[in-house]
Amino acid sequence: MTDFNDKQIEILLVAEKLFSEHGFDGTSIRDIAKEANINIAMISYYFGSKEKLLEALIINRISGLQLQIENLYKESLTPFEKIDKLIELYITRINKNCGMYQIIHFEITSKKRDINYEAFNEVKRYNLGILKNIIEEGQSQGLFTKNINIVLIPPTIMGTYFHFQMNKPFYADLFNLKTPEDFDNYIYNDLTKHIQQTIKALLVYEN
Amino acid sequence: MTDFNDKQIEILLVAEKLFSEHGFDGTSIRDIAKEANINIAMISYYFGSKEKLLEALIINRISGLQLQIENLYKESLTPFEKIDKLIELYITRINKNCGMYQIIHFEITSKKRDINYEAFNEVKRYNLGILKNIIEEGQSQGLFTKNINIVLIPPTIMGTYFHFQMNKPFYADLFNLKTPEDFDNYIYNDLTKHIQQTIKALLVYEN
DNA sequence: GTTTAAATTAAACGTTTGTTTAATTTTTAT
DNA sequence: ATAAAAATTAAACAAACGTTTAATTTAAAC
Repeated sequence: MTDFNDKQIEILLVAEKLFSEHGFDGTSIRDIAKEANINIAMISYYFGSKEKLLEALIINRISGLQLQIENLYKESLTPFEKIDKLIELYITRINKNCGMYQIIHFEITSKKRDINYEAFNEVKRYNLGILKNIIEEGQSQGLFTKNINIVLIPPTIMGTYFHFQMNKPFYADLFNLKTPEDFDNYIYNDLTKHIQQTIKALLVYEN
Repeated sequence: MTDFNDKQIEILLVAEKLFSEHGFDGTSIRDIAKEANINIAMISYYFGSKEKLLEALIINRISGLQLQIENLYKESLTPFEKIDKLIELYITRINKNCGMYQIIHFEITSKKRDINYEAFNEVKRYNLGILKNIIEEGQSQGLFTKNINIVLIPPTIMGTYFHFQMNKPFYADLFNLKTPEDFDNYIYNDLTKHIQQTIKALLVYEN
């Protein structure tokens, strides 16, 4: 089911790039075939259709959106440090899968093609569960306030990142970030710090 | 330049709806013509081309994204109350122009069509200026902390909203929001409150 | 080495795309 | 009422689209 050969992997890689850059409807199978150096018939041959290629791509990439938290529980960190670390994990994870989020978010809101997002929702629920554990730990230690809507915290973390990313030209100009490396560095340093500060502030804020 | 007749206004209205729902490439001029009850040739006749229709739409709608703050300065409010009010203004404004943001954000990131976003950036700079004034007022009164990156606050406000909106099915299910009215109410009450709380917390947070 | 299956290709398929044309109707101006 | 301009239409246009076909090459199995 999910084991692809080298050609299929290459097609998925090119499709991810082009779908995220120009959208599903803005990308033709000829564009994909050209960039992947294959015959246009190979896409139907391997995936059935252009739409099924999109489905295969989404299903294949969703697992990569799950947070990897092996060493977050091992280390004995304060709840504050855990929040910092988790947000850092969030940012690196979404920054590496930025194109995939672009594709999925467009598809969810467009509703033109009906794709099953249960696996996507499951990942979100899983990531939410980790956050919930950390916050409840901080609450039981009396460090965090109790009137927080935990569910709305990931939207703030991810939303801040995505809105920054979506208005890239504006913020690149504002902060004078000339190269893609400059922009990436700003995300991993300043933006990450801003988000960490924001969430920690919220967690201790007494209304 | 910007004065359109009834037919043109109708076309722009339908184009806004369909472009935001299915994307520019996912919408044909026949789709637009059908929904607007006009002949397909009328789009080229009035706007020159499909792409120029998009440009006309964006230029025409950008002014609607500017914050209206007439009565925010008149009233004698505390900086905290002003922040609350400003965020409320932000949310109502973007919620009413949600489709337009959908279109613009896609176009900015896709780079397939090169549209001039200077007017859009100008609006963002203007809205940022208002926020800056309020925060600096609060800082001079010793209410807000001074080590805040003000520029990153709008991304947090708007990003939280958009991420919530983009994952509508997930959050509608999670909060059991069955009708569009339920969802809208949640945005205007709970989500707005969450964002207000978040920003105010950040503004008083001492690291 | 032969047979069978899988991979790859160029070409063609019928649609749909955005745009233009040329004819006609409607509106405006005189 | 007549002439000129603007609005509207159906039809046609070439180009691009996703998909399928049938033939050929490559790989695997025996």
